Amino acid sequence: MNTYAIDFETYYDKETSITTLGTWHYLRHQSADIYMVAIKGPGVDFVGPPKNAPWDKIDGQRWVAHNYAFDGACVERLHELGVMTARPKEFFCTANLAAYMGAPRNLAGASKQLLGVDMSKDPRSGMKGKTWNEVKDTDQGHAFKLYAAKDAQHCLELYETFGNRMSAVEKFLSKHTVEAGWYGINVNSQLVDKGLNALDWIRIKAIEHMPWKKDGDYTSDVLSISGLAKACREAGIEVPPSTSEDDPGCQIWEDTYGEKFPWVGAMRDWRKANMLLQKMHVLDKRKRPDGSMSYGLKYFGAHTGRWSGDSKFNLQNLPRDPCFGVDIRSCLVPRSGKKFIISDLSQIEPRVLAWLAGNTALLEAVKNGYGIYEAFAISTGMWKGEKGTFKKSKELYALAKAQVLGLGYGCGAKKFVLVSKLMAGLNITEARSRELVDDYRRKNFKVVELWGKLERGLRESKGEDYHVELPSGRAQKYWDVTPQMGKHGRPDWRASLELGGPKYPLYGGRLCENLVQATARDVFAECIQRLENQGLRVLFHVHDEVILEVDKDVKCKDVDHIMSTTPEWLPGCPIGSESKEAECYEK
DNA sequence: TCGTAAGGCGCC
DNA sequence: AAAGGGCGCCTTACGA
Repeated sequence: MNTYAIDFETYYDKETSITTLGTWHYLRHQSADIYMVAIKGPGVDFVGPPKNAPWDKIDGQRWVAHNYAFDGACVERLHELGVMTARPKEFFCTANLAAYMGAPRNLAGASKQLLGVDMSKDPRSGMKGKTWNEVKDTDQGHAFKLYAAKDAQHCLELYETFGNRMSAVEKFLSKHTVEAGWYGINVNSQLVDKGLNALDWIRIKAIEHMPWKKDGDYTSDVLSISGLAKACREAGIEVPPSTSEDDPGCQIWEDTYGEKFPWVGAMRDWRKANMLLQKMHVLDKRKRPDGSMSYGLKYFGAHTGRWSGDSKFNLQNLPRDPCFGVDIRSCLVPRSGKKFIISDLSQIEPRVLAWLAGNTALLEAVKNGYGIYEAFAISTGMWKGEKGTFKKSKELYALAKAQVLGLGYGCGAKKFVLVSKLMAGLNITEARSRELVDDYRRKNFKVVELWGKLERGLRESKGEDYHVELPSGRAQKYWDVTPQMGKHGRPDWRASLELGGPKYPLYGGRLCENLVQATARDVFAECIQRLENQGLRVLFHVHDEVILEVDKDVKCKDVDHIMSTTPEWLPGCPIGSESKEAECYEK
């Protein structure tokens, strides 16, 4: 099989853009035009209009593109338009490959970091708002053709040089991520319409409480700090230090003045309603004729390998709870005749941490059916009792929960006061916090040793890259480790998380957190593959949660069985899941 | 008129 | 010595 790089060039302007419309609607927009394709590979070196391309020469071969999500969508569109009928045997995404390698996802950055070639400043930006007919016989047109050919060349080189670095499961996931996005999610339009109206009203009511707002203008200066400050001065009251819910200073301001001057609360209401409104708007605008909406998800969007959101509608941070009576998750529904099964891995990160640290006592307790906080309490000797009864010891339970969730990655006493409050509702003094932190570190010395081991590894990599091998065989990468003089004359250890990217201070706790997140991601990644291999459609996924769109006869226990499989590279680590059926996406 | 930084906030 | 981390996107502010 031969490999051919293909790169489409399309018309775009401010209105006609992927960010505004989403890829599907963009390619079907009135002014859309796929006017050029560059193809490079054995015996083919073509740049020109898609209708003239030598498709017959590359039919049934391997195609690679730098952004399968886009170029693959162009292929689909050209099929619809009857411009081409050729199809690849397989389609490989070099943007996903670049991300997997730890390089920038964009082609210029990837080529620079991985191939060492500097690309000239993006001639594509010069094409904004220009049709191909306008420029095709000009210098700009000729230059643009060369540029497109170069893009295809670099794409091909990326594949040829690094394509074999991805394991089978990673190749599968790269493809699956893109294609699941195209398949998309069915949308309940009636709920969306209702939500849009409700939220619009909330925004209007909120603005009525903002004296700095002029009548009739509902969109600008709503969150203006200077507007708020001016109003406060005119009312002869203090200006709040911030408008954040989490800022104690702001809370005091609200307690003092909030009732008489409900301004900060109104800003917060507006912000929350607006956030939801914008998302609902995307749901509305991106709906396809069949009632579904495609979505974007970035394979390897985070340096730990986790997926990240994309293109205005981020599936990974939809509010869990209804806000102003509007529940955005419930707008995502199964296609007719199907149902959702939502399944998530149970406490995957604490379990993985225990495995990595070699805390077999905790893992054994979990295997024997104890809950993770219970197991932690037993393994550290803070509690002993009947299975499943630990929750009754409310204070101890909250304590164990806070320690498990908050102290595995080096959190100190000061921070733990806040973290324990947030995670377990604890209310402790700093002195008590100090005790708890010390207690955790003493009893979980293996975790502390892991921090130390990772930090030593980092320091020993001075002047080089630091690759932490993951149990799966993949590696967590830190580029170009450099000590930098910090305060008090002690060095701050820094490295890039992305090849050629900015450097961040690193330390044992943080390296440990990355290692755990990356390992948990690998466990989850194999779940996705197993589910699909069993014919269960993974509609989308959120870090440790899959949303399956399946036939009505599929049972939760079958899903749990597939999810709860310990990878062969993580022997002895209990993997569990919780699944439920649903008629819409829900927490 | 643009791009970017910062504050704020949503999720795991 | 001590340090939770990983994202994306809304708005406003600000500078080129």
